[in-house]
Amino acid sequence: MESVLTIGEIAKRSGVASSALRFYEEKGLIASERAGSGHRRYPRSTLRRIAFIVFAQRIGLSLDEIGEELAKLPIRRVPTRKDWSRLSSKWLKRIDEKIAEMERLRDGLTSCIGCGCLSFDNCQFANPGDRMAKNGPGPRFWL
Amino acid sequence: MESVLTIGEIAKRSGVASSALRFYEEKGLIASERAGSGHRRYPRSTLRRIAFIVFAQRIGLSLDEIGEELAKLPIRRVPTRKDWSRLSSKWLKRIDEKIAEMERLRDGLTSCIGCGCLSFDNCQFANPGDRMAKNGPGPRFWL
DNA sequence: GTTTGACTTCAAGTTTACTTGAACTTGTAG
DNA sequence: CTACAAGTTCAAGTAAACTTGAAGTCAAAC
Repeated sequence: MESVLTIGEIAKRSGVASSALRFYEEKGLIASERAGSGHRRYPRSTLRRIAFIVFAQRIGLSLDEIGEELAKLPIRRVPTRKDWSRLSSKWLKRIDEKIAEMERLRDGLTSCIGCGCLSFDNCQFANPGDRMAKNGPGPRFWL
Repeated sequence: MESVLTIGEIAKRSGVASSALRFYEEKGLIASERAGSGHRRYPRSTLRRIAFIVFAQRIGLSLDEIGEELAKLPIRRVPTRKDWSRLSSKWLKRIDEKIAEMERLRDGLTSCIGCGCLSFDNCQFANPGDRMAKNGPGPRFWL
């Protein structure tokens, strides 16, 4: 196992298809050197970059957002643990928001929909105080 | 306020654009009668149907899946609270799965990425026992 | 030395969930 | 009666995230 990897090796190890890797490269999310043949050669650190991309996608970031995040990593050297963990703090917040949203949805499902008040008109859960007036009407208030 | 609503009224009350409502109708998710003029007229119960659509989207169902779910509602009569709650049990499971996934991601972010082991090769968190061999390599194991 | 598999580029296609635009009709207020 | 808002259909456009196909090159095994 060499210290640089081909696109096929990266694909196999990361679980991300070669076509997707080329796409990410086109978008500037990852980078490669080229062998004399023109074939891509990736440094091992690319694997972690890809792990972060996959990870960030799962928590709901778009590739564009991920690109902005990755742009904060140092270019000149291989990122350290500290570089990575700086990025991840923002993501923790995002995860917690997602969890909170799902919990809100669960509450709505059991107490609001379950109780049959989903007609919006007179639902205490849907419209406590004046949430609806602030956010506009309709089911969007859960979000 | 009549017992049937125009598309504009439904749009305003549900927070879903008229164009989206026509799209949903085309997909068979909602239905309308027509006034003599050809304009759509929706029964009030459509509002709840739309609330369910919006809700289900948030927990990750595609419109196709939502269509399948809604197809389980009775056609001949306005669905009761019980009809709705039958549907929602499946969704509770989905929500719990989502929450569980997010918690897994959070753990990964703090213990695995935070500790710097995201290179997959020798991460105890990423690969306890033989999870990786079973699910294939790469960051996908979180999912 | 030839076959096979992995790689290259580039353009075009796919899916989901809508939105937008054009061209036209209906309903309502003054 | 005349605006003007709101409705109609149908085709085409949009955005994200890739995938697929064509046409060709490169590397490793036999």
